[in-house]
Amino acid sequence: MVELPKVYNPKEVEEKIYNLWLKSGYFNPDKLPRRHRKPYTIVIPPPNITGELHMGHALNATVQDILIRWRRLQGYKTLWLPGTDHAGIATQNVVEKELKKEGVSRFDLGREKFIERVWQWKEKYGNLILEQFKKMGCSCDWSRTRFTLDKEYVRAVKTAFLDYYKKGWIYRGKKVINWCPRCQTSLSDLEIEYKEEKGKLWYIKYPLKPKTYNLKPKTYIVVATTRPETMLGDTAVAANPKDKRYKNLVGQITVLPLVNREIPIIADRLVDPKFGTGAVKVTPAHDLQDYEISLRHKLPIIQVIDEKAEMTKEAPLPYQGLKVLEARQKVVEDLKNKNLLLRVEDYLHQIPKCYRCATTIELIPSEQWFLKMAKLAKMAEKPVKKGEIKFHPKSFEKSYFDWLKNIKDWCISRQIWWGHKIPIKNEADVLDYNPPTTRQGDVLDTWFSSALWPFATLGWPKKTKDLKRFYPTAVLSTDRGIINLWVARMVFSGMEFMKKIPFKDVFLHATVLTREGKRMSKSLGTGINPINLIEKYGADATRFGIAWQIMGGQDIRFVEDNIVMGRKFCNKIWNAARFLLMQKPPLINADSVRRFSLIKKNLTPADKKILRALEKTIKSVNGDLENFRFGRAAHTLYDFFWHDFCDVYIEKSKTELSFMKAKVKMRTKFSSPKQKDLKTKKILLYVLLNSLKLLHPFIPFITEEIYQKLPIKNKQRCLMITEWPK
RNA sequence: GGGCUCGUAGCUCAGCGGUUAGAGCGUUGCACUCACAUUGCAAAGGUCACUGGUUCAAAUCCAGUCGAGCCCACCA
Repeated sequence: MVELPKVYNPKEVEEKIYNLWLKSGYFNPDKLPRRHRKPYTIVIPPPNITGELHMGHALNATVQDILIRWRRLQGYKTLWLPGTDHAGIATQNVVEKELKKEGVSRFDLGREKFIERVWQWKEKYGNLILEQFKKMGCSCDWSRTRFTLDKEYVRAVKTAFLDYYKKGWIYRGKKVINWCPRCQTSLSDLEIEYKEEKGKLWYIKYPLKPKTYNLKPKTYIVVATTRPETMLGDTAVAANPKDKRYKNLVGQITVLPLVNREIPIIADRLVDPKFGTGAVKVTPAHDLQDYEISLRHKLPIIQVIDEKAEMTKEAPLPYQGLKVLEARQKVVEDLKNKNLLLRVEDYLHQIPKCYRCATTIELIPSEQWFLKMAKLAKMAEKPVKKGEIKFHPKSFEKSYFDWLKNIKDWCISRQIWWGHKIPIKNEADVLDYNPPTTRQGDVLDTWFSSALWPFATLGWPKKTKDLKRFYPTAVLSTDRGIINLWVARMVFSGMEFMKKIPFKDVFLHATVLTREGKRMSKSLGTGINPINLIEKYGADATRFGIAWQIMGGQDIRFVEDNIVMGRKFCNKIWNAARFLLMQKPPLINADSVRRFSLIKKNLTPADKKILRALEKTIKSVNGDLENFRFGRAAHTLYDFFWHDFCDVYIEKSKTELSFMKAKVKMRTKFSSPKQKDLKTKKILLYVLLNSLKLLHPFIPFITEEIYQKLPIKNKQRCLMITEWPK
């Protein structure tokens, strides 16, 4: 008979059990027993290969593994497809940082050598990430692991691009776009984060050009701006057509100070009369609204800021080559000297920053590739509106719709080196696709490729068996921060290329914050590596502690206390099993254990009570899991197991079991104490076994380890594929 | 500027119209004999942010105030 150690030691169990699972092959849906028919798929949100996983990933991995293990037990043909994302700009940046320590830039290295370095990085961190998932107990099908830049994926991206292109939805054009001067690339609107900064609002006098020789020398129109340096590129001054103050001035000409360019005063509805003086300077090259105005009024576009955020040759000589902030200072000084600066106010405004390196974004005109969004936005909207795709919590659907409603065309080209090369050189010819190491020219926005994830990972554009069986996927579990960046784009990509939704449910999990409510980040030193927790408490304890805290809020302030609870709970389970095994229960047929029920005769009130409590727990846990209430399910299981089972039933059973018979009063309705003893042991085993099943999705290692030791005839190879209690 | 979420025990969070408001962790006291001291038993600890309203009844619904966070937005 098996004897368990007094204290559960995860270190002795986890690796062994994980190997047992791997050897069984059951992570792979093709190798599941015949009972598992109906497919249930989750594709993992592929982590960026920028570094190791953090608590947010740990939470999401826990959520997905709970769902997958639960469905597998229910008899689904479960596929959890793992993988990683090349994460264009983000990964390029971390490798550049690494190079910087060696005193080299990516330009010193050259494109080819640099890409080689990134692949080395990918080898290291890509594998590290997958190892972390394994340590957490994730039951992914590793034979189907994908990377957003692997060979087949390259083909998928190319196919998608050409599909759009042939439809005329992809076009090349020069527009004012977001430009990161540090990353040296364009960015989409979603890749910008606004940060509040204290600035100034400068009121500048623009002298009017006299209409006739009746000079009125001191006549000016005053404009307000937060960016005086851009005035060097002004090609008009504008006021709202309804603004009476400027009625007489519209149509006149001003002479742009410092430049001496004659520019018109125009009327445009985009101008807000309430802001500043009601008259604005129009800089079409460096402001989106001004760009729009310029198109309407056919104004020239003069680019005075270049890709390095320095003043161009279009600016007057004294400013050329100055950095934006230097130019700003000089412009202000020069205006002051010419007595053209009316006044200065403090002004709090939102500065656009690069979401990957926090450098201030410049708006500059640039030749880029765009994807038309009008039809795609509608395609993304429809299935959510119709309820075919459900968001949990539902409130997030609003921000999804809002974004789709006033969407602009998506700038999909990036001027970085790490990514999918744009498969067309110009609008005229379609080029063959080169392998990533020898590419030239622009690459695609990394989100263009991740948008294809739910079907590209299953073999698309080939019509594979996997694609037929496992698409659409069941649930997408992800962070609310990428609803538009990723989720929306997967939806329209799925509709466009598969004609089917990519997933039915979108579970937006909470964001994991530090105890103080700060964002977990490596650079701030606030990050927690889940591996450290696993080392300290075990994977099950870590998972249970995390699940315990998933209560539906937007944020979770992570506290280790819950992991401590998880460890204690695991120990409790361990010892309950230990107790049972110490009673030397007879070998019991698995079927008879499975079918134990209230119908059975000779049950004591305590027996009935625990069996009823178990039934209630099963129902409640099922309901919770159906509705993504992981924390509640964890609490229910905890209460049932610790209190109903251990505190009450096991304690009571001690007076029933024969080893205690000296203290027990015989009850006449049993023919013998031995029979009573057997019945109690059966119930203990029955409740324990079902508890193990219910707990398995949350704490797979310990439950599997105990299952392996239980005295059951006709035992399955793994608890993982036994039947979920109904 | 628009939208969303949240302010409940020392800490992290449940409860979301109806008996003395709960859990985990922490704290205090007692108890190691036969599953477990990663345990058991007992206890302390809360004007449920504030103000007003609806109701027989409000932590729970409504309005407003204050505080925290997130998302969206071309106001120079």
